[in-house]
Amino acid sequence: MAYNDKHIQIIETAEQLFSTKGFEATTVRDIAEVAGINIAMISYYFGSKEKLLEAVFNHRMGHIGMRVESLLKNESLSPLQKMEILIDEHIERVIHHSGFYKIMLCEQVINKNPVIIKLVSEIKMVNAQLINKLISDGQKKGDFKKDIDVVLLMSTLIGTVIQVLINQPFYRAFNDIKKMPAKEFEETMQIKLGVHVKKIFKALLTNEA
Amino acid sequence: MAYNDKHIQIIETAEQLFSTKGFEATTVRDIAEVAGINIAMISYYFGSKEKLLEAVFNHRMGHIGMRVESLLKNESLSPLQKMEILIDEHIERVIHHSGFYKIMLCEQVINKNPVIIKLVSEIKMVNAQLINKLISDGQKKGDFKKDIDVVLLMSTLIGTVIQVLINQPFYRAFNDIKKMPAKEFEETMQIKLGVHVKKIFKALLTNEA
DNA sequence: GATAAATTCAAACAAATGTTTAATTTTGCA
DNA sequence: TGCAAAATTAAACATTTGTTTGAATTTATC
Repeated sequence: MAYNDKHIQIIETAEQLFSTKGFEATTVRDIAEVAGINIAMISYYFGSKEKLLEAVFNHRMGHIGMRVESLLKNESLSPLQKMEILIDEHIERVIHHSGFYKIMLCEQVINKNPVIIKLVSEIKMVNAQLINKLISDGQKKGDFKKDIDVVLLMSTLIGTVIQVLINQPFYRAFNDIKKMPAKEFEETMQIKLGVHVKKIFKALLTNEA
Repeated sequence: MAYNDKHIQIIETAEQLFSTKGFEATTVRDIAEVAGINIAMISYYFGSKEKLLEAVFNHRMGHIGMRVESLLKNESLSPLQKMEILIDEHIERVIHHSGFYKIMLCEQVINKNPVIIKLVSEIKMVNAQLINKLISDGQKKGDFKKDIDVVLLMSTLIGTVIQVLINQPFYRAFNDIKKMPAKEFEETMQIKLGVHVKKIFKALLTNEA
């Protein structure tokens, strides 16, 4: 299904509210009010509140698949460099679409909506297989260790990044930088997080010290 | 507040339902039915559904604080060994109380209930400070590197573990072990996860290869 | 500019929600 | 045993929920 401007306006309003209040706690009246539309428009455009949630996923899912395929073919980059690009791109995406990633996290925990479960499972499986391919390449070249668990690796990447996102207020409190502007904090965090995860991946994947 | 057997029965029923359906999607009638009690008992015992959620947190919070203090004093263990014990204990706790950790994750995302926010923030801050102390000890002994970001470190531990928990069906699908009994899977996963995270921590903390 | 389709709206809908009530039963203690 | 406190119950409570309705308005097409 293709979404027009009106669809997208409602979808992105819903995304914002779902991510801050939770899906169940967000009412169609909330969405209608913030989006400046009539309540009936949600059923009219999407059929139901549940389907609107699915529309949020359909809308964002195109962006969140790791663009591994084109990377894999690139022969001027080493497997580790490719992995580092994947890490940076993932961090970039999560920071840029933090609301959506929060919704996705909660939906995975609840694990109720079959449409969403299917969407998320499929994209994870595709990503895992492509990353697996990348690891195989690295192993054949002798760059990477043997016996690497892709799912554990992905769990560390995804888990660390989303956890840092959630821990943002705590991070500021602990490091006594409560007043740092959001923009500055975000940029600093993006770099630090990138260095951190890449250090982990290098240690887990390569034979170097 | 001290909870009697009846309290705990309701609390643990609520915990199970909140973790599988989500807080908002769980009705007091659901809880009453599963717990085998009258709906009115929830208000009678806890005051409200919201307060029941807080009771779930009060009930479990005692268990989830990392027992760092006694460890810190132990002089027969190296800082790295202490850290590894913390990791194993955390994994053990999350697996044993997976329902609660799922609720906590979603509540942190929503970030609405002030009582819960305060509880979680405090325990995080205490844990972070104690781990910070442990890292300082390791640095003074020359075992650990300088410039270690405690919050990033904790985010990787907590994030990886909860993500593995959430990824359980995906892990089974990807590794083609859908039929492995839950118990066996859990034990295997606990060991693999422990090795994985400890490998990460060793790489991030120590100077060794 | 006429007409049909698409959109928007206020209102109404039934169902479900958390909570309270007031009566009844059970419990604990003298 | 008697009796007050605590616990339990079914029923009722007012709100809020997602969705639908049917009329009004706008848009698009000829």
